[in-house]
Amino acid sequence: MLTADLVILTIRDGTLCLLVVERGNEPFRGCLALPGGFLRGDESIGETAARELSEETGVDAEELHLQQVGVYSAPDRDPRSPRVVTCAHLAIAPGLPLPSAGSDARAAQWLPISEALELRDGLAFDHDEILRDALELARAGLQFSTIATAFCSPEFTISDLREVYECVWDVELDRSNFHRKVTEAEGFVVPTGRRRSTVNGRPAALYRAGDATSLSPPMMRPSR
Amino acid sequence: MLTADLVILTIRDGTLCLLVVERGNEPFRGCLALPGGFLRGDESIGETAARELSEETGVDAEELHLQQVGVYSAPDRDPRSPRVVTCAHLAIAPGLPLPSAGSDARAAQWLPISEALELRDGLAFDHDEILRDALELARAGLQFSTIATAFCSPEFTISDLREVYECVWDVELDRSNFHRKVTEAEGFVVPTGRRRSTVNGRPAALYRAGDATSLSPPMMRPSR
DNA sequence: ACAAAAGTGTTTTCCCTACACCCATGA
DNA sequence: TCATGGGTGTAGGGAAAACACTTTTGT
Repeated sequence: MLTADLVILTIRDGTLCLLVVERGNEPFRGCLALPGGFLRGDESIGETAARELSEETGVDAEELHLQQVGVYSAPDRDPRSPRVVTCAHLAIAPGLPLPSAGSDARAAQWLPISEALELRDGLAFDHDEILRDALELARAGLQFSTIATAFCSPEFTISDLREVYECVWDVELDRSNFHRKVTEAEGFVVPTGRRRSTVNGRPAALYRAGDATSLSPPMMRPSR
Repeated sequence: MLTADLVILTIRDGTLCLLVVERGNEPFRGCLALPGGFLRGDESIGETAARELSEETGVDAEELHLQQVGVYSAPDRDPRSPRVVTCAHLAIAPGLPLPSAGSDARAAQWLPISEALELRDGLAFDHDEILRDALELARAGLQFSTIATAFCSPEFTISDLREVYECVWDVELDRSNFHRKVTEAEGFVVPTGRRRSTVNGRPAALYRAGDATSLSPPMMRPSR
């Protein structure tokens, strides 16, 4: 029995949030859990994850970042059966609307990461461990890859991108130096020529994600 | 059906080598493949990998570095059945003796990486892809983690460690600067106080691996 | 004109590289 | 004492941090 579980992250109102669903069945009925589903006979595990992602968020997985976190296979991780193995995936999405507690009757909601990590009873199964591992992966990924753009809409400003780094790393970055690094890194962002007006201040230039997947030189996370 | 396949790397005579076995059964009979085996009911996939590793190399997996590479689950990856999913692992070992073509009658051998990547017919199944991914992981890992010490014996010299980086990255590094970086990085290596005499030259101080698992500042791989 | 946010320049600091040099040993 | 590899010192270049400054908008 192989399942794909999803750690779906997004940024809402300057806060890093996780998509959780409330379980309708035993075990862990009423408990919060990561969305997920079973591998079908004709698909790869990546396709399973992509399918679940689009079912949960309504977003086509083509555009989003989706990556394996790891396999979780402790024999007692699922009380029903010793052999439910899950392959956890990390999905990064731009700000999405509150998911409708949809057809499958599962209440889905965005939960700030800080709350998700401090739930009284934790998440169902070993999902706490999965979440911690996925978060670590996302944080490290920002340094060496261009996945940060996956948190942004197709068109974004440099400040949008900086907000991603600041939310995920929980740090503050220097505006000027960030701007320089990002615009000078080859293939990270490409200017679209358009601008976005804000309530006050000079309108910011809009960019879209570039071709590069790895970021060099890396954007090092401040040591403390 | 879940299996664990192993990319076991070691350094022999200054060359990065891979442990391969010759398949005794169809499919891919006579073809070279990565060692691996099936998940048992009472173990996690990590335990499966550790068990296979010690069966193949005779080394207890406690000491070695073992890490998941990813899940390979394309429906057609195994001609026998659409549902043989494998979780590939990367194992890093200090120089080991030539494995004896042992009890299970499979001829095992160390193959230089350069040859493994250029086999006329490739490795069995999707093991070429797995090897490339695992290699990439190892190369990247050297930059940000302390896994390089896993290639070395319990006690090693700084030159031993430098050889690891040079073999895996296929570059030459400056002796002095490498020495400084490694000895100054907190928790990477600890001096044992002992020394190793060589045929000529000053004896080198011996070190053992430190507590740290992540390496900061990172050891950046030269761009070219 | 002013506030606010975007974006640019400039200085300072720090790290990495390159390479010269000293150290300890065997022959 | 010479050859060989281990290990340390140091000057110079380049990148990043810190921060002052200019630009462009809405009100």
